[in-house]
This record gives sequence, C-alpha cells and structure tokens, in this order.
Amino acid sequence: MFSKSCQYAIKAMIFVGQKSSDANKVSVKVIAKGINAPEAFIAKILQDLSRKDLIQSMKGPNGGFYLENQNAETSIADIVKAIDGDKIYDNCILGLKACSHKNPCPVHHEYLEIKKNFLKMIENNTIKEFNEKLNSGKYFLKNN
Amino acid sequence: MFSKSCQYAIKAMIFVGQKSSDANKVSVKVIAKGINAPEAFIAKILQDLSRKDLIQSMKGPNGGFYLENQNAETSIADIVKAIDGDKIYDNCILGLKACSHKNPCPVHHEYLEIKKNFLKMIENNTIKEFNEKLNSGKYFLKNN
DNA sequence: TTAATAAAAGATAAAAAAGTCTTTTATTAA
DNA sequence: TTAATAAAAGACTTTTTTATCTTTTATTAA
Repeated sequence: MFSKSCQYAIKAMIFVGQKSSDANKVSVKVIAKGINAPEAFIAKILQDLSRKDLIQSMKGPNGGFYLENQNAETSIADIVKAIDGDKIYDNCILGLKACSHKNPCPVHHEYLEIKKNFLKMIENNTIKEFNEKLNSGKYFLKNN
Repeated sequence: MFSKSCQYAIKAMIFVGQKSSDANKVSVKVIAKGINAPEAFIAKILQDLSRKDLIQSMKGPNGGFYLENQNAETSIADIVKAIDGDKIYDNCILGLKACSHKNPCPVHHEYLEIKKNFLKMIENNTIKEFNEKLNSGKYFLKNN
C-alpha cells in the first residue's frame, strides 16, 4: 500500500510531533531509535520532508528536527503525496493505465467507493490527531 | 496494493477464462499478447497458478492453458493469496508488526473497516463474474 | 575564531521485484 | 518412432527499493 519510506515518514512525523518543540529539537539518531528505522535511511527521508516543508530542521549543536504549528496539521495524505506521489489517487487495482469512469475495469466502481473511504481517512487524520490518540493511551506505535 | 505479478495473474485468469475451453487451449504467447505482459514472465506466473491448481495446463501441440468449471469460481482473493500470500489480510498501514485489536495503531480500527470492505470485494468477485461483466460490454480490460 | 555537533548531499551497496534466456520434459500428429 | 510443439524448470539479468557510507555545510558554545 504505502512504501516503506512512506511508513517511516509517517512514523517520524508522529514521533517528532510528540517529542519536539521549537525549543527542543530531536536528532536523526533519536528519531531512528524511536521509530525502529535505520538511521541513514530515515535521515534521507527527513531531508525530503524538510525540503517539502512538512518538517523543520536546524543544523549544528542542539539542532535537529521539529514541527511548527502548521506542520502538526499535516495529514497522512499530505505525507503520502510527498513521499509516494499521488499514484494512490489514480491507481487501478489491475494496473490498467486506461481504466477510468468511461472505460472501467470490472471492479472499477466498487473499488472507487472503497478508495474514496480510504482517502477520506488519510486526509482527515492529521499528525496532531494522531498524537492526541497516542496520548490517550488507547493507541500505540509499538512494533514488537 | 497487489504486486505486478499478481495483477498479471488476475488478468491472465480472466483472459484464459474468456478464450479457452477444455477443447481449445490458449498458449502462453497468446495470453501474453492478450494481456500486454512479457511472455517469459507471465509463463512463470502461469506455472505457479498451475501448480496451485487455479488453472489447468497441457504440454505439446494444441497444448496450453484452460480453466475447468471449478477454476472459473476462483475469486480475486484466491489469486491474490496464491501469488502475494496473505499479507493483505494482516497488514498494518504503518507496517507495525505488533498492531492488533489489543494493540491498535492510531488508524487500526478505521482501516480495518475499509479493509473488510475491500476483502469482501475481492472475495466476492470471481473469474466467472468478471467474464460476465466483460461480455456485457460495459467493462473493459483496455490498457491504453 | 575554533572545536564540536548535527543536518545536507552525494555516492555506493544490498535486497527484492520484475523480467529474460536456455535447457528439459511431455504430448501429439504425421 | 520421429519431428514439431508447447509447458516446466532453473539459471541469469535488470530495475527498483531499501539501506549505508563519506564528505560537506551550517550552527553553536566555549
């Protein structure tokens, strides 16, 4: 569904949202440990998110990554679009390039309904809401 | 979502369902052309489907692939399970191994509902039904 | 202003997925 | 029973994704 890079990106955004503030940045090392991702790999992804302004960064001592208020409003869909592009918006389940409303594959209509719900979900869930859920103690990011 | 192999597999099953009968088999070459797949690659996939008894095959002159009546009852889900395994049944959107009902990630419940609908869809759509839809002229497998 | 820190950038490597080529085996028609 | 046909099997290559390593740049605290 999402590439591994994308899953890491979402987790990193959540993690940074929880652990950082303007005054207290988190380093790649801490992020990598926090979300069980290879350090050099997540570093690349963070650079990408930073270039696209979904996350803020600062070099040097006490540097690291942090979210500005607006960044906390980032939806899962925004992150997915930034990392995986928008193929999830226009993919056909059978991989047919020409599949469309006018030229539907046998499951086009059924799949479209499901996809709409899925997209609604990732568009409505923001980093902020994720963190509220995690703070409630009812949800987790545990990996094993 | 589905691997390319899996998409080819579904298309091949549909194609063979349309074009073949017990007496009239279709060769790899014809299948490959019919579904726009590389011949040697789809051959591998067909072998796999054959080993798993989702499709029938016969070597030699006039040989090729065909479906028995039971094979036409194969659902998309059956093909997906045969080729991609059942990771689609138990995947977490964030790739968390430990994600479960007791240990839910922030979108576990929402995603589960969507996934249920999706699985229902692929379980209820059989090759036979696909072919009926295609025969109706309202649906296509056009690729470009 | 210098040493230490931490991200940015770019090159490289490993693993997985997709695709190809060659040889073998089964089947059939002549 | 032999030549032709077509799938089966296995080795191999290419491409994409995932991951690592090295050098450069920016920032800060002493």
